[in-house]
Amino acid sequence: MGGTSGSGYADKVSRPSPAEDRELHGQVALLLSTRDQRYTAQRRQIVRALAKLGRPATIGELVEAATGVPLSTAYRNLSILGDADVVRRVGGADGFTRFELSEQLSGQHHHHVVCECCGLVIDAATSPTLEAALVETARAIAKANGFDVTEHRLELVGRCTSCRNTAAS
Amino acid sequence: MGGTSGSGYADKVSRPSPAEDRELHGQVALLLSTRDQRYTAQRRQIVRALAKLGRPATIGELVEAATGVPLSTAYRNLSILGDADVVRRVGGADGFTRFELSEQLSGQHHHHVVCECCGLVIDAATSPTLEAALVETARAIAKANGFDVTEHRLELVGRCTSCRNTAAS
DNA sequence: CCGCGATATGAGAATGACTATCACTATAGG
DNA sequence: CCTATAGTGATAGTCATTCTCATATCGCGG
Repeated sequence: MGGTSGSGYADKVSRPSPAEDRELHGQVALLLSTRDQRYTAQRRQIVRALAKLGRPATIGELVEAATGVPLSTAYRNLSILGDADVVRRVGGADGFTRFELSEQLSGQHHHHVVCECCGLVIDAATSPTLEAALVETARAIAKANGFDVTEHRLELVGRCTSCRNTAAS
Repeated sequence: MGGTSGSGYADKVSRPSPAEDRELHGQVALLLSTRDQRYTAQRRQIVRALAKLGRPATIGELVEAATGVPLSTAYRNLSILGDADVVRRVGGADGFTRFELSEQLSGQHHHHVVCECCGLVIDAATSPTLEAALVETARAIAKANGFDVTEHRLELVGRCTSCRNTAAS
């Protein structure tokens, strides 16, 4: 396991170590070169920001974390990085698109926990039991509806600690 | 078979019978009156359209199905119906918000199958096994991250029949 | 080291889904 | 029937996201 959190089950997905970080940029460069794209300073900044945040981030969070990358460049590069399977778009609970590193780069299949109050999204690992049930369901759905199901996304919706404390609402 | 599809497992959620349809409008009227809202002709049109389509629908689909309801009215009423727990917003795979009747009205807890190609979203029932695993996961997540998880949303992503046939892509 | 063609950048304009505004209309209920 | 209250709908505004294009930078052959 990557950052080896130890507890393993349904825990917050861990942050990359420095060594993994170096490895990460190599992989990104490879993925980009496959599509005749350069790994420029701005793109590196964005990837670094994504890795540092360790959770699906909004454009606002990204341009803040990636110093000196303007909005238009961030959007364009996020789109390119998405085409190269470096980045995945995550539909937020609020109306904000969020971005995270693809699972082949972050290294772990995971799902999301969403705060319905502030829109915060964090990663969460799954259990083998859940995954087995999901795969089984996907197969049944595909059979029943003629869909070719290739992927599943799970969102646990609730309220984060700070929102629960701040507003009673 | 009225609302009960028989096959039961991971099957397409069934359409309401005429009797259930009458019942539906009664429930909507009740939910609205609780919040001092009227069940007007336009709102009835929208609810009818949602029930008829039987899957998460975009604004475009709704104004087309609900004859004579202009865009602004549709948006406003969808928002009001949302506050009254009559409709639920569903974040589409493409950038389009979709709307469906709430589970207490459509009568069945279900998940969604999304076509990554054309954006079509259809309902799909779950299995007890999956639900048990989901609840278990939610509990673990809540414990690990301090989140108060109250709901889960599952999306199976793939390709619908017509998209698979039309474009090879 | 120089230059050239291709690619990336970034500031600002354009797009488009969604929301707010507001004069007008319809409804409830005394 | 009259008045208060709520709903309607055309239009204007908002704002995230995308497009445009002149400029800057990169890779690479000479």
